Amino acid sequence: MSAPRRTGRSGAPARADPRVRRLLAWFDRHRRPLPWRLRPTPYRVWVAEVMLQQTRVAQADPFYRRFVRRFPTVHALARAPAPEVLKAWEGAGYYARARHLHRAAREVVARRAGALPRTARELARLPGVGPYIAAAVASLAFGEPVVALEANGLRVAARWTAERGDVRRAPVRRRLARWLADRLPPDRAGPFNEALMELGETVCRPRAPRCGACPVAAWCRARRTLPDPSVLPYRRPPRDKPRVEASVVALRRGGRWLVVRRPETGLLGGLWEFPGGKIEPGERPEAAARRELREETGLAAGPLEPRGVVPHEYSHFSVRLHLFAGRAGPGRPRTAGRPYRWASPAEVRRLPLPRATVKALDRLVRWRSRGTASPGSGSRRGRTAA
DNA sequence: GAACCGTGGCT
DNA sequence: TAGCCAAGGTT
Repeated sequence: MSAPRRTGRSGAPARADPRVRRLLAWFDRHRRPLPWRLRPTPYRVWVAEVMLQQTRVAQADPFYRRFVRRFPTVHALARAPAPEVLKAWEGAGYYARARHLHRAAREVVARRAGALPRTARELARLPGVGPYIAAAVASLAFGEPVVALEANGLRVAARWTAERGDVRRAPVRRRLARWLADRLPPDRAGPFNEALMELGETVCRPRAPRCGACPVAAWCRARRTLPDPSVLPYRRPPRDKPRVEASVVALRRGGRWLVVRRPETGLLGGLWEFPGGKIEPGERPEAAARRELREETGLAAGPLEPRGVVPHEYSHFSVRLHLFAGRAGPGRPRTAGRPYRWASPAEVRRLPLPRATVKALDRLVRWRSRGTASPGSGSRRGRTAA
């Protein structure tokens, strides 16, 4: 997001601005008791901001609670083994956040005795801490007078000023950040930033904004000049998501499944999954399953039984996983340096897993316990697709 | 600047 | 159903 912007450009006493007073008064009344607001420590604010990255409050909430219960302090987090941190992050997505947060916690403990930097400039040097999170932690936890601008504040400011530019473009963001910085009360930077987020999420929503409940509606340029303020902020339409067909194999040997760990970086970095991969053009799903199994593990399988199709959405593509079950042929897996395990169902679930693998696992277990697939998505589709 | 990087609720 | 959207950062 935009760089933190310090207040005081205009030199005017921003606190006297009636619009800002109304905004802060509104926030005082409507501030929700979110978990990271109850006992705010710099560490907890930091974890919350990382958790909330590209994630709605309602969705991050349970993950946040679990994470800080498991790792209550920066010291606890720094001590933890990386796989445990990743497991605690499972399901939250964007797994590089967990890796960066862990690394940053270790830096803070090793080099600063566990004390977080107090300024946005210094905070931004930590892994996974960019302009927004740096400004948010600096203002919320330490009171530094900087604007922390994210999607909510961007939307509020774009409507307030009737900004026509694409808010994803840097010059537009800089313009809005500057406009806000000129109104930021130096002694209430944290509440000011949080008020913008709260207003953006609960009132100045992307669709169906509740302008009647807005404390600054009287000054809103979009409300005054547009038939429908919700057309702002303007965004260029996103690109199409590629659709991918893939095959995965739940390979059994002696009551255990073969799982392999993904590389540390990149998509789903460090998570465990069944062997598999993309289906080539014109290739049958079962043939792809055998090929991927051979390429990734060097193993062959007996008959592969279709276990249905698991659809899943990633940030930049969609995938349909054609799931197969089979028994491993002889020999030891050769996974080209990727760690692998023969794991019981219970052991698999203790590993950090992508959501799609959890879905696949659920389907396999249902199949084994009931001998049938779930309605409408069982083996027939897998077979007809083949 | 632009591509990459998850997940799930809502419409 | 299919698209929109989110307390962004890294490369």
